[in-house]
Amino acid sequence: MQISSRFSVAVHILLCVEVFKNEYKVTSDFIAGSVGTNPVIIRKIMGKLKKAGLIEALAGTGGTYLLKKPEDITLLDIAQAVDLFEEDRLFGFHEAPNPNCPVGRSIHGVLDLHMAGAQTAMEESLAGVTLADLLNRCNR
Amino acid sequence: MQISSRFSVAVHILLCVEVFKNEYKVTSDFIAGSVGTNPVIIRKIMGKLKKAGLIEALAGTGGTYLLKKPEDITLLDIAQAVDLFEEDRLFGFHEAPNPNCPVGRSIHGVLDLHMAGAQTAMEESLAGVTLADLLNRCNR
DNA sequence: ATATGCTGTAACCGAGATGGTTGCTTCATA
DNA sequence: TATGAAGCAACCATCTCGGTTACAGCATAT
Repeated sequence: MQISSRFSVAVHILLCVEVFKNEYKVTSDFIAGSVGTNPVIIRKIMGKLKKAGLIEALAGTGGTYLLKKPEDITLLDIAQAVDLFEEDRLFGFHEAPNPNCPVGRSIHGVLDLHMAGAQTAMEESLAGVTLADLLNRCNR
Repeated sequence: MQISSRFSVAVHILLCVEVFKNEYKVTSDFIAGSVGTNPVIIRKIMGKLKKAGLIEALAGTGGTYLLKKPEDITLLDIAQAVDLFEEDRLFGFHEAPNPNCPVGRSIHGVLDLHMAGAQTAMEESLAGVTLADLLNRCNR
């Protein structure tokens, strides 16, 4: 089990958009070259980033720019933008515990709390890092 | 993207083993009835729990018991036992960032640290809960 | 010694997600 | 009007997952 690489790609996209904004027209083709994948993959992920209000793409003319300042975009914002945690529940749960069994009856109530806690811990960690932090360490 | 229900099932199994140890012979069939799935699924997951040294199953005669005290088994132990985090890396990463691009060249070094931090935050949260904590709240 | 009941595997299966790819439409600018 | 790019939709192969059937191995009860 591994979290989709959509997340790392999304971060890569945002970094490219910001780093090269004055040098190149940052197209999906351009980014695909840096990420090492297909332009359509980039566009699909950019679509999600757009829906989340993080970037704007210029239809027709091409090119992309950030809608927020790098210091106002956290890794958590990015993770949520690309649906990293399905329906806000990182942990899956078996569907049909037996209500006639004491354990089956209570497992959900007992575990949910701790699963949510673990997820929150992770989210808070991601929320503590901004795109600006990454840009600083992105040597050119 | 969601973490496999193997984890919640594994917790369910361990709870059953402990809760019913004096009342029933806890077989994979018995547990499957409580979890609401197939006995083979239970046996597969029990196999992982066994490998991790958490439980012992009696071949031939049937029945299962814990090898550690419930207060010495954390949710993190269980998560690791069932391979919840593949190769210890929860976050996936795109394979082929372009080394000729400044961003592609540095993204791994820049992001890995924060991904590991997020995973650690989650693991620490899980490590703070033991099976005994759950047993207390498992009404009978 | 034999039958029984359970564990432990192996071999499948269908469903869903993932990353990838092609092809087409839409749109703004040169 | 031609060009280059975004934005879709439709596929595709591959993986993983939960599930299922089938069978071999083993310890106890009869």
